[in-house]
Amino acid sequence: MSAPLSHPTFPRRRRGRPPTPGLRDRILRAAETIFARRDYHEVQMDDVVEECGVGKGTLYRYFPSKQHLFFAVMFDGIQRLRTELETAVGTEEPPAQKVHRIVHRTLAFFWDRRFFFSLIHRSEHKMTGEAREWLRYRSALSRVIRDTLEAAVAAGHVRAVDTRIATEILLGMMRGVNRYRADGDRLDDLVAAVVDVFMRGVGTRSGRRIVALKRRARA
Amino acid sequence: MSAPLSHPTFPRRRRGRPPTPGLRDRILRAAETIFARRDYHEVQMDDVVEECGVGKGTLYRYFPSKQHLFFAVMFDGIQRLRTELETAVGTEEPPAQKVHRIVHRTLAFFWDRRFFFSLIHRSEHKMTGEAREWLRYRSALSRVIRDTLEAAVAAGHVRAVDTRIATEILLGMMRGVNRYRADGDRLDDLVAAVVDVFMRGVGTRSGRRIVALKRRARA
Amino acid sequence: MSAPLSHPTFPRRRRGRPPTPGLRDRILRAAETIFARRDYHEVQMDDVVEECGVGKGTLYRYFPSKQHLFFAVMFDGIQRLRTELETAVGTEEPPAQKVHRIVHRTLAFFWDRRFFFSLIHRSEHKMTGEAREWLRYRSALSRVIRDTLEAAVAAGHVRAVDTRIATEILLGMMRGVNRYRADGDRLDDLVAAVVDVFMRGVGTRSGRRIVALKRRARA
Amino acid sequence: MSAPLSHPTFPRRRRGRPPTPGLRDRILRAAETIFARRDYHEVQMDDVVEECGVGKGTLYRYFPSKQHLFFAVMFDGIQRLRTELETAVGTEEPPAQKVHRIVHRTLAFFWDRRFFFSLIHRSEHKMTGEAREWLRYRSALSRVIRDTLEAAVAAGHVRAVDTRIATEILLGMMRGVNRYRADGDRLDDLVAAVVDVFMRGVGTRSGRRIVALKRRARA
DNA sequence: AATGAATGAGTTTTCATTCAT
DNA sequence: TATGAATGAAAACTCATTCAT
Repeated sequence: MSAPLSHPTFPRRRRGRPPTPGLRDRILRAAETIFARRDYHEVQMDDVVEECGVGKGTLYRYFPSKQHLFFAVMFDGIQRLRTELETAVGTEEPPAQKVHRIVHRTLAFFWDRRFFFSLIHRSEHKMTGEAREWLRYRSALSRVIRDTLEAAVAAGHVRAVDTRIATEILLGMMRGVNRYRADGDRLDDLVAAVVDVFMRGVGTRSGRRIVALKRRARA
Repeated sequence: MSAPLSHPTFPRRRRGRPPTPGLRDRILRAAETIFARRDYHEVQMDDVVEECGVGKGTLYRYFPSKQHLFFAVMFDGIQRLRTELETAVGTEEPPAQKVHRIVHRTLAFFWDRRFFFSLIHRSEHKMTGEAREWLRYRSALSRVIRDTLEAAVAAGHVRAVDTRIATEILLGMMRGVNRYRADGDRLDDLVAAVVDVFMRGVGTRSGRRIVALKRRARA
Repeated sequence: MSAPLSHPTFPRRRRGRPPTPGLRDRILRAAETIFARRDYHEVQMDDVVEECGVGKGTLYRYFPSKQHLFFAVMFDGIQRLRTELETAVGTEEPPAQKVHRIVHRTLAFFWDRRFFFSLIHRSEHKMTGEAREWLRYRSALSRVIRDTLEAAVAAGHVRAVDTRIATEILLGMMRGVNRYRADGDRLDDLVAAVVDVFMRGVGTRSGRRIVALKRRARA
Repeated sequence: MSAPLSHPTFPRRRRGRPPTPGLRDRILRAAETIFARRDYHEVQMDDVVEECGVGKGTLYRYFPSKQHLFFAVMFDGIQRLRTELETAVGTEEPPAQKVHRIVHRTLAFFWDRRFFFSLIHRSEHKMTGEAREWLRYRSALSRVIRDTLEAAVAAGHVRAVDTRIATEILLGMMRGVNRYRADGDRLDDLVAAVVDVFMRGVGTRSGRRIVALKRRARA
């Protein structure tokens, strides 16, 4: 079955059938589309199995439980979003403009994931390690936003508000307009609306001016 | 209207064992505390039964299914909140100040109901009649806010923004600060922060001034 | 509450409200129509309650359990049938003709009670006293038929068959034609068919002749 | 018919855990013994599970509900009986003798299934698809008998009776002697009794003679 | 006595997880 | 390794019976 003579590149050849490459990712992706559509408890492992065309045993070989799978999906997604945000933010633009990028990327990410975050509020008493880890991931994400806001404060673009609270306010705004958006709503309009209200709300005179200039340029 | 023979106030000595007075409300209240703590699917009917010290059959006598109970709790709660908001809004104050009242009442309502709204995003394809009714309730609630904003626009306190979107933004802000609030956060501070950002964000110069005056008065 | 002075006619006057006369029978009758339509387990006490317009507590005052009620209905019914059969049989006719009367009365009785006898075969291991009593009632009923057959044997109208088995055969025939009768089937035709086959089957030459004569007379 | 590449007899090494061979039949058999002993509503799925030593989930994997299981048992049983009857009837014997075979096979089949047919008379108003199918099965069974009788009429062994009614009469006779048989009753005696009465009842002179000859031969 | 509300043991069914190829 | 069959603990709901007027 396996060539007995030589295996120069991978000296430590494992026994048995080698793992199908990329299978873990395939599962993860399939699970994401499922979890993004329905609530955690509405999703059945059979659905995931069907969506990604893999055997149930295989699923459990890669993820030891439904919860593990779910959190893996969440972490993966939030990680990707964080990476995107970090990229968006790692430029030389003035901080006030970065807010626009943040809002755009975030809303775009959740555009097709409106129901992505359920379950997070699991019964408090069984705050498992996983749930704690979720909080860590989440705050790593919001950290990116918060840091941007702090830089904006330092640059005099944003008033001296509590950046933690301001971050939650911004995230909440985005969730609100996305979760209950109307059929005709378009991404760019909602982005504009959110940025507009938020930056007027927390910006200084100069911060607001920067955003306004940028907007005019875009249009 | 009432026949003189059958006494209207004591219409007729009801026969059989009379219903335990207030039992329906007791169940509703117990269910609310349970549903507010855990996700719909984590809640078991036995929990509700235990919480309000009533027999399981009785539960089902008043609410024919778990879903019915859940929606009854939701509708009841949202109804109460709407009534509160309508009261808060039915004054002669300038519209800009009403926003403060709205935010205060709403945040106070959800302060102990952080996990109150789950499940609302049930799988879309089984949009049952109940779910549709939920949307009606929800929009009746947001209507109160939206009307206030429109009055504020008319009064020149708020810019000519899309009030539907502005409403979702405001609701989202409140949800955000409440859902992920820190341990030390106090209600009044979060109210102030939300009103501050929102009214600066959407207010006109005069609208902002009114809110600022009021705030100074409160302090 | 009770007149203290004199009660000449009913010296032992009971306390409290006197029982509603005829209530027991009303319940029994209502239960019969219900049980005749549906299987024991399909019938709910609430159905019975509704059918006879009596309170549930009252039902249980007269019959201590669903089983008791059911058996009371059965016994009552079978008793009435037995009485009818005894009347039908207590004439001076030749025995062979009595068979015709038996079949007619029995089929007429079950015509609207096609599903009357279910449950009789309760789980064998819980052969309660009630079930035993049922067997006694049932054999009292079949006894009437069997006696008639024995008289017919003695009279030379019926061959020397095992009358116990012949009785079951006759009862089985009747059940069969009634249970699976077609929509257009009329009582008299089925009676004729059953009597015809049965009497040819067990009758002697003279017995058959008697039945045939009678039939011609009827037509 | 079969592509040469995919081997027809071993079509393709089925993947995953192979179904336990004969499990469906094992369940069906276990369910039959249970349902044959107790009434539908007295039977609990746990009983079936225990009887065939299979997990509850497995039960539901093969039969999606209690009703489905029940009807599967019924259809299976009645099917087998029909096959037996068709075999018994598919000979060159004179029709009158076939009746004897029919009675023998049928009584033998029900000998240990005395309580097999309950529930069939479910509440009429909910004539589900399954119940309708039951009627089809049942009439397919009785059809075999009826056809035999018609052949017997054509052959001059049976009088010109209504064969539909005669069939129900015969089935009813068999049910009666079996359902209320005494402890000492033996199958052959009951078969003889039923055939005797029935064939005398419906037979012509020549039909009776044939049966009588056959009986003497058997003895 | 009569009534209808209240009760909870008991049943069907689901679905995450394990197991045999 | 990958697969799908097998499993059983857990959960919603029913309904005969009891209880408070």
